Amino acid sequence: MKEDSNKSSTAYVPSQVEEKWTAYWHENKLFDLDVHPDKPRFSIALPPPNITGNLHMGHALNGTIQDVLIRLKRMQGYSVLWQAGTDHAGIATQMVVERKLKAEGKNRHQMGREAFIEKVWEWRNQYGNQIMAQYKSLGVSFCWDRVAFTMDENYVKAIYRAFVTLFKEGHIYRGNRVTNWCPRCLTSLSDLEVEHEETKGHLYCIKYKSKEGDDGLVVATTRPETLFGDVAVAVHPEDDRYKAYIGKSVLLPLTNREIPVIADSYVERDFGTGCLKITPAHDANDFEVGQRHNLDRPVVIDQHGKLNNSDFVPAFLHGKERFAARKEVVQALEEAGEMVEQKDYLNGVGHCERCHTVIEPLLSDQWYLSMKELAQPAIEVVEEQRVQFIPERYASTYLDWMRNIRDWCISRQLWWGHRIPIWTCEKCGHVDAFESAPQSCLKCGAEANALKQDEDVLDTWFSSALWPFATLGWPDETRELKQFYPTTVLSTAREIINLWVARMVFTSMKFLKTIPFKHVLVHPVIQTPDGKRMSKSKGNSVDPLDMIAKYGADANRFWFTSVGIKGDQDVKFREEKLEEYKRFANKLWNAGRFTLQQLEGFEPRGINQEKLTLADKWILHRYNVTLDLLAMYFTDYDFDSVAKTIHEFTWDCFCDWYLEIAKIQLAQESVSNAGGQTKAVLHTVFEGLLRALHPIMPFITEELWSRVPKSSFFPKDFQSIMFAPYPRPDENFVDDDAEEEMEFLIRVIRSIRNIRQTYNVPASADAEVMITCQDEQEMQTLANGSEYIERLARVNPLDISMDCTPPAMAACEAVSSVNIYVPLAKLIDIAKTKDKLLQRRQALEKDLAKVEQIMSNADFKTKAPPEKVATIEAQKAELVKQLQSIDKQLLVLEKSS
RNA sequence: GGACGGUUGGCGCAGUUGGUAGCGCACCACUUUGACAUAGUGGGGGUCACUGGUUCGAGUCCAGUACCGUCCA
Repeated sequence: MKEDSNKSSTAYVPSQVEEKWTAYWHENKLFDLDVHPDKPRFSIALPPPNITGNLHMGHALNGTIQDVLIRLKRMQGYSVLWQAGTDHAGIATQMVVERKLKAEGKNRHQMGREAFIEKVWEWRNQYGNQIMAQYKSLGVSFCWDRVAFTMDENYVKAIYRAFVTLFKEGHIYRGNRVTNWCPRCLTSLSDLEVEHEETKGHLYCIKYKSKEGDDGLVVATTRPETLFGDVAVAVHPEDDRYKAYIGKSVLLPLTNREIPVIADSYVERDFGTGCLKITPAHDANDFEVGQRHNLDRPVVIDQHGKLNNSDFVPAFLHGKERFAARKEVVQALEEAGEMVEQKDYLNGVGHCERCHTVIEPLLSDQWYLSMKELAQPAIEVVEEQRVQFIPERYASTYLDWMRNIRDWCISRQLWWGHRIPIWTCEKCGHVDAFESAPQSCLKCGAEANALKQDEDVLDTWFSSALWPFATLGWPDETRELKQFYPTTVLSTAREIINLWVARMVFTSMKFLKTIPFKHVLVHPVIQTPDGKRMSKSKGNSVDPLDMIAKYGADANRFWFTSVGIKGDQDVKFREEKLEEYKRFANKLWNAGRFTLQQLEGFEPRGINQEKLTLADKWILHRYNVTLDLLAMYFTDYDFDSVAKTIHEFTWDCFCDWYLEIAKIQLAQESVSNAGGQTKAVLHTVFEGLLRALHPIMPFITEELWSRVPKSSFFPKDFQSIMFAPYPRPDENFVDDDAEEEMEFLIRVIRSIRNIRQTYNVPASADAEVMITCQDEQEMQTLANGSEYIERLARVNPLDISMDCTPPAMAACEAVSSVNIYVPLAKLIDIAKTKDKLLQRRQALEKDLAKVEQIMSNADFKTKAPPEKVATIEAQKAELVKQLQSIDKQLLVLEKSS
């Protein structure tokens, strides 16, 4: 019982600390934008999540990476802006609200456009900021006073300015083409909003009879229900099988409509039968073939995916849904004896990204943005590395797409979004774009009521494309735009490179004449533990909020940091990792409890370098080396190395060695009062470590730091560690000798511990140890470190001498010039000792064999660089020395047995 | 179909310019010593997917093969 309460008092409880500091940061508005024109600037625009969304692993990973950078730069004295916000998600939001209305027995058509949009706003105001609230639990330091939305008044202004400019300059045009149509959402979609999925289907071979009465042609198709929209059969111009048919006609089955056989090199001779039915209104490629040959384009499937054209479709299929119609057509063809063959076939079928309905390519009127000219500058800035992708390889993803860019369908048949600002004059037919509702027709002067606005809205990505500058107030020349644009970094997921990153680059080049950001960080995708994509519909996703509740925000953030952006492009989710970093937080917490206890009443002062012990020098050296490495890794965005380095320093150097030694030194100092520096070193290193760790683990570092005695360096009313300077390495404390000596002592201590455990010396018993040493320098180090050895390896008495006569009946280990003997007279088990020595000998021989193999190679000494030869030779000498020492010990055992 | 990424101890991964293969978890043993048992200490465990090449020397460089995964068409 008592034990339990003790346990809970020493363990770190993240939730308490996180609640406390979240409230403190937000109540004191510490995250609000603070512009310092005299400081260097650093800015990031957060990829705006969709208002219908919830925080997922990708958001959390990406949010952490950005927050680490923002907090780092803030501490490094930059003027920072982190622009957050959400996008209005046209299709997704409209779907959510329509579903809700349906449950209430209503639909948007009954209520009309205005009332519906009002409903959507209601929904948005109630639920639309959920994800921003979820972000808070991760501790991200957005400029919370500036959270934006793509439907904000200012933002809308930017969109209309952009649209009208593009329209007036002729980049936007109306096209009657085949687009991706979702019969469920009743809207067009851009190519990027269509997901291709391998789907099981059939390849049907259908006979199209010849008008002349000979055999006719057999066409292969996966979609027989579209045959009523066929206007030709195409063959390859050089296909000898069909050359004779070119220019003749065939009859469409079931309707007997006559269509020509044409030649087009688009046809792949090897595919199917080499005869392709051409349906220009229901296939994007067929549409192009049709254009080349000047063919009609009858629409036979309507918006809802039903066969509907009475001029072309036989009566028995009128009003039939696509897939039902397919079955009936197949059956009718079989009955008519015109189905030559059907075989199983796997093909990539487009599905709506939002509702997963099979896309119907459909001829319709849409607004397009002409891309070729706009893409050019966006290609150049990446080629010239003015915009850099990290990892670099993603530049080619971007460039491949940009170089083969197709015009962008920007209209959507929705109500929720930015209504296309184009008005058509009903009197004179003039079409024009306006930033706000026009009063009269610019051409004929007709009044406002004669002008009719386009019914459609803009693609949500059209608004997101303006995100980094529209959020800063463009088209107005705001203070924020001047100070923070172009932004410094954009961090995002790779599937969004073309969808969003590319579009931001070209809009920025177009409207701001500059790049939107310098570095594009592309983070990995977090997958399920078995390497599958997490998806809400599959129910295999992990909720980061659950993980934060379970392991703490800091542990999650540390994991995300260790994931970084440089490693794999996919990372498998492992809950064990979160456990590991939760333990790390606990370790830090307890190291903090100990350190803070020691520093009670301590008044921070500078370190007197004259009075440092070896361990002091060593930890200060390690600390400064660590800071140096961190600076380098941060510059390279090498987050995983940052995490690894700081973890290793904290646990392996500071906790495992320095704190244990500090206990010894503190005890000595309390007696001798001889001006020891242990507290000053503890303070310097621990306080600095907290600052170094703060960008990754803001909560626990804030809590501990708030309790650390502060030097006069920090103003008394200092509000938060987040404004404290990021620690910088100090060359004065770099000490390679201390490093080497300490490493040597650590090896000696480990050797003694090894012997103790191998021969079952009880942990509570002191061990008698004799060390013989043949090197003056090492002798000195041993003498200086004898107290560390005694305490950390529980040695008493310790005898160090230059005498090299091994004692009898002792276990032995060798380190460099040193032999370590633990006399085992009382408890020696000679057989066991021999076994151990032989085992050790075997390992050494294995190593030696490797080294000798290298050296025995005749060419090694002549061709390898001399310094390499020297290294290998030194290694060999060391191994030989250790082997000899073991052999000597074996001999002693032989004699005594 | 095109492009990219991965393959290293049971699991997850690191391995900078080629020079005796590392880390965490898991495993085994010992330890509740005044920061921490969410811990400490010690230990066992790998012919680096395969084939060939370059080199005195390849986990590392080159070419190819297989499997897994992602993006684009």
